[in-house]
Amino acid sequence: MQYWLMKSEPDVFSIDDLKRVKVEPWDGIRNYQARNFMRDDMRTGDQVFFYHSNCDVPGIVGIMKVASKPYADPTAFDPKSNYFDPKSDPDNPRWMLVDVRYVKKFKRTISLAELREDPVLEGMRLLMRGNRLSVMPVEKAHWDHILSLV
DNA sequence: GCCAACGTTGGC
DNA sequence: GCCAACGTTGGC
Repeated sequence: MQYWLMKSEPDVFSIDDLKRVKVEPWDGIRNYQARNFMRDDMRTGDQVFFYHSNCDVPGIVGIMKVASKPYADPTAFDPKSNYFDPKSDPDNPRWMLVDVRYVKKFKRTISLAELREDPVLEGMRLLMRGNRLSVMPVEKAHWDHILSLV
């Protein structure tokens, strides 16, 4: 079992949206490091923190789990999509994704500010300077500690 | 809206 | 391969 964190702007796709649809392809990731985590390292059943970015109170809002093997991101092939990438070849897709399934929404948001103040979480990738990665691993010790804050 | 940090592109 | 220019992310 591995643990992850994935970011989404709630104006685009929030944990309430995921709760409604239950399962969602995590499309639109256009960063190689993030793609590599999804393509090479994620396993069905891995647990994932849902993080809201670019909003009033950025932070962790709930849990989902990986619900598929990696497959080609279909939005890369759709000229009408914001995520269209003409350089992604259907025979050798550049962008891969996994489906995620809703598990739970926390009763409260564990805010970025709160995470930053917590000495136990020192060194957590999310909190490193200038971090912009939207898909990243979470250490089990950090995962367990964050759950204890909810 | 601002801007620091970072990733990508493309000329050379 | 270097690096300047540019585009994006995302907190504040």
